[in-house]
Amino acid sequence: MVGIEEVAADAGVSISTVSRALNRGDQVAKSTRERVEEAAERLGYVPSGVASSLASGRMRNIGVLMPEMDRWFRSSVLAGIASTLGKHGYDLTLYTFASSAEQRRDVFHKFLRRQRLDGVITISMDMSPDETQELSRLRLPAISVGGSNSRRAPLSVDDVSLARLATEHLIALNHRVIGHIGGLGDAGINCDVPGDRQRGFSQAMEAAGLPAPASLFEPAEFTIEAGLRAAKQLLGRPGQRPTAIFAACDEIAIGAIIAAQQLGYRIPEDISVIGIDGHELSEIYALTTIDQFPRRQGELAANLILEDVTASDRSSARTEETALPYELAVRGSTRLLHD
Amino acid sequence: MVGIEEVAADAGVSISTVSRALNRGDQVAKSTRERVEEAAERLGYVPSGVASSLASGRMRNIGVLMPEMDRWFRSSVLAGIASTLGKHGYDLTLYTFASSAEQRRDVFHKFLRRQRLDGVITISMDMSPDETQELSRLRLPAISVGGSNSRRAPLSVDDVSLARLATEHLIALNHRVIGHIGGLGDAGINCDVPGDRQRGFSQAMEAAGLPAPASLFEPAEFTIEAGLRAAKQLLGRPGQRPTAIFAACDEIAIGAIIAAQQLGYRIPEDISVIGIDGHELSEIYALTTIDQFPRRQGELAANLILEDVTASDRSSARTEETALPYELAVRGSTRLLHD
DNA sequence: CTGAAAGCGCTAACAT
DNA sequence: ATGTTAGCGCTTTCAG
Repeated sequence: MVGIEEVAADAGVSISTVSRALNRGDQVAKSTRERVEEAAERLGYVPSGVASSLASGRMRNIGVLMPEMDRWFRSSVLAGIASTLGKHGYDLTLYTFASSAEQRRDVFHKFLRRQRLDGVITISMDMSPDETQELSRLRLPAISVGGSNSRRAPLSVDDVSLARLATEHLIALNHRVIGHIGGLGDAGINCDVPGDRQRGFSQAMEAAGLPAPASLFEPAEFTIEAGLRAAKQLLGRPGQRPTAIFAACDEIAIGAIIAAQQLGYRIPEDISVIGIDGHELSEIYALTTIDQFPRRQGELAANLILEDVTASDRSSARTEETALPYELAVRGSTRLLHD
Repeated sequence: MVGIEEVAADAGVSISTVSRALNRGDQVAKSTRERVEEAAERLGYVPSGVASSLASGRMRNIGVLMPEMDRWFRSSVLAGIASTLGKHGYDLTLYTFASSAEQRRDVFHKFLRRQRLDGVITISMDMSPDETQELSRLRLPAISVGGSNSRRAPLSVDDVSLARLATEHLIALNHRVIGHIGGLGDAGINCDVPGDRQRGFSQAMEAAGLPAPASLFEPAEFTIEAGLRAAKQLLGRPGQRPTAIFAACDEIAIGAIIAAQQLGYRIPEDISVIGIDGHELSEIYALTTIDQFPRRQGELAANLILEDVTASDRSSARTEETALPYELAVRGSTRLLHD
């Protein structure tokens, strides 16, 4: 591997000039800089990451913390982050917790303390007070995506509003008996997004003067499979059958559509279904949903963390929430109910 | 941040003893080691990653290269890698190419040259000669998952055999008119897995003396959406209708099932469908498939690269292919054809 | 505008 | 078994 000395020798300057020319470009005569750049290019010189990090204190590396990538939302956010960081010359170090408490502890108490990171992005993570404190002690810029409970510059849509909007869409289509599937999340992850969405549902129903009895709610985690099972429960149960279902996320909604079809219901003739997220499969199922552009959320998060990292004045750490765009995408799974 | 000197002072030893006690443990009196460990633990000391990397040449960091995470197979492999590396105290640096040739070039010519990695795992990537050469020059252990063309210790199932097995399953069920959907892949990724699977299909058909006319093949990329469209073509086309479909992957198979249902066909009464991969959705669709345990492939790849990295004798770099397990999972989407 | 020199925080010979 | 010392390859004052 060619080092800075060879470049210096080739360009006929000292190593400090090479460093300056390549890193800042200022305070270097244009002609010198060009000579250095040419030499570096020709020799294929790339500064050693660890050496320059040790000397400068900058790591050019952002850590991403998330609980498994098994949900489409999370891997979409990750993709957005990866692409943006790469564009800016930053590495992305990925930490996931395969539901192992020990691994999770290690990440916070070992990996993050190795001082390899300039900043941290967390995706749909509920952090314990202990973890939050750990993160603070590191004095690293941090920002969280997907969820709304963190005290460190959360970046998230207002899940309550989102759920209210979805429910109101159904109400506006004349539906009066509306079921909800969702509400379940693992401890330590997802920032009570399920709870927020359930609350949004309740609020909208109440505001419209509609009842939301327990019989019209079925708990489910955020997967297609759980949605499938829950919808069968909801639709198979004796008693009042809903004319519409608000699913807490698109995975659940898709599961519900499959379940309904298996039971012989037609969508949307017999039952309307709406979800939240903008899942890649939603188009195939003609699912009406609220798109929240997760990939763009990742890009935004990456850009914000880079801003924080490069901000000379460190006190300016963002602390307010950033409102994120979302958009009702009306497709074929919801329709007007004629009474 | 507490450094090695503070630990040394606290334990009443020199910094080199601290380093030894924590890193290797050998050549240190047991009592001393315990005192050092206790001090380190109490002070919350974690060695600076960059400093120890610079001094030792070990990065404790593996790079993972892959073309976007938009396929289930790839993110499953990644999850397996992440979990295994974490368990062994290694960081995982993620590089993706969002179909941008420039970004891809940067990864090979800038990021990888920063000497931050101990090894590289590539997931379903076709590397150009230029890229392969770049990788060789780095003299890093490398291993590739998903695909079979790399010359560096590929780790993959034999896709031709896999496809033959799938096709033979259909033939064994009396099917004679079998369609194939697949064969399409982006340039630079996927190592011609689509091609291999198509060849496996042709081989099996030929071996059984069955015709495989062009009208029974429909090209598609590896997504549900593409499978949906392709299946509609295949089934809507005038001429002989297949009684069974071999889809090159589960996403395509699921798309085909949805398409068939939309056209009014029943699965498996009217049409049998088989896929490959073991996708998480395959159970929901009762899809018969060949599971290739991608998560375990990731775990295996990680373990192998760690072996290579820690192998004292560097010449022992693995070069032979490792055969991977796969398993026919018969579910409800295929059935015997009664003539 | 450029060069010399002092680290960055640790590991690894080399001594003892 | 432990301490001393010389780097690892850069960045960044500090002088010129």
